[in-house]
Amino acid sequence: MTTTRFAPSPTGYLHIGGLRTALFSWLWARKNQGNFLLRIEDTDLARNSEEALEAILKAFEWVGMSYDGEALYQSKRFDIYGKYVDQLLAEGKAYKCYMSKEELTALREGQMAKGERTRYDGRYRDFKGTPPKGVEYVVRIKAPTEGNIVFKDGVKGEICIASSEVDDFVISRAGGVPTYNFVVAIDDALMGMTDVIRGDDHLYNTPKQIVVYEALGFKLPNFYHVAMINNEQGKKLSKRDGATDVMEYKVLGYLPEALLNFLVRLGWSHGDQEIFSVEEMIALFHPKNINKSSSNYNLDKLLWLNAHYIKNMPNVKLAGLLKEYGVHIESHDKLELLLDATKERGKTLVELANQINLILVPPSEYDEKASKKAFKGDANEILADFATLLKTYKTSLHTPPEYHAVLEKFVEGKAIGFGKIGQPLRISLLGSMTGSGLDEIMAILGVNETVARIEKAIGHHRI
RNA sequence: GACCCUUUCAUCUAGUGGCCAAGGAUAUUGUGUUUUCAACGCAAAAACAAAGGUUCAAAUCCUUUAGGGGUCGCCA
Repeated sequence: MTTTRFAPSPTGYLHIGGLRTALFSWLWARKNQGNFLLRIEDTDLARNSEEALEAILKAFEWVGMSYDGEALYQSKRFDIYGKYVDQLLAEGKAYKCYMSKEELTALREGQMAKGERTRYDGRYRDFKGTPPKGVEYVVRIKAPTEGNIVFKDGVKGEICIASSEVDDFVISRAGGVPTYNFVVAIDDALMGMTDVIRGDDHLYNTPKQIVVYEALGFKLPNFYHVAMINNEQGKKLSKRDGATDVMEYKVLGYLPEALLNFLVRLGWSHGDQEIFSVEEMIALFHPKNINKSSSNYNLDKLLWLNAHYIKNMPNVKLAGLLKEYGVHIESHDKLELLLDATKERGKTLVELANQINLILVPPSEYDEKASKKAFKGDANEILADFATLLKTYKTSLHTPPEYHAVLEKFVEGKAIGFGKIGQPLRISLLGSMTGSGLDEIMAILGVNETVARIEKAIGHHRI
């Protein structure tokens, strides 16, 4: 059975890089009817925060990714890790190291000065003497001293790292709290992980974890290291260019289906296909199609996808979502018309909300430049005549085509061009020169409101 | 600095030695439709990082260089 996991440390919010690796893991598990587990990596007791964890869980909920079973907290499993430390100590596969922090710093500085990769020198590996006083020991694991550590990465291929690059790293801190690389290996093994999909910032942790797997006799999972997401310029992603809290995308008016579609195509592909529903992603995803190279964050594509999903969303559902953006149109009798007239004009729910408000809220001011252009000559008279004509219909006009017919008849009767009435009418109704179709706007507003806005605009432009 | 990974249009990508004088998508530009804006349709422009090799044949394999990323914690 395929088992994957997402293992965040609750030290900050979830950003899109984390969400993407979570998505890949989740898709792979769901595709294989396996398990997707959540594990909270909170062994650094000082840096954990409750809010960060809640934010992560909320983000998962928003995008609709569900994990199986209960979330597992590493901080509650210290006794388990402790037993393994004891076991390795007893078997001679790990040892106590009494090196002080000062000595360690000095060692590193020396190595750095020589241009080497810093590493512990193994001075307590075979120590048999009397431990120095006043130093609390840490436990280090014995890493191989010769040869290479080789493993197969499902994304990058075979990775070969010289054992000399992997030192006897700490598995248990002074005071007995175990360290990351140790507990990750144990938990992944104990949780039955078959496939570990994670960011390639973990690539160098993998040989260390393999040392643990082998010392403990655990079976290795398949590793997949996914390259990072960079910003548009190919540099490290920062808050300014997209590395914000995933929930911030909700505030900005993005749909979770658009965000997931965007992320799944960042580093993964299925031929030329661009649009993927979640069901399709699950059906088509395979880690063998994950890209080796890093990809750059590109807001334009996300906006395009978001617009796509807005356009194709049923109006009733859209109306429900819009409540969170201050637009309450669920009981509006022209709901369908209103959204049909606006949803192609908003790339985000925020923009869509603005488009809707542009129609629903009477203009409080008129675009000055456009007014000047549209209201010269006899625009006021034409508008007044049109309002008079509209009033004669009172309750018999409902649909856009009906309004269109009236408008057409009016233009013909007056023998004027469409622009003569169209421009001032649009400014009267919306206050601006851009927006939805006039027929639709009038049908949404109804005769009374349309006439009221026209008359108000005439009054305003009389000077 | 050392070690590891990586490099196809501005961006996401297809591509696994001949089907590639490199395909799709976004963005851009032009154009059509239109009562404006948008949406949509059509079209254009746009890339194999560089140099050497291997081969009858290289975007694809090898080497070097250059760019980008990652890692070098008693953080995760």
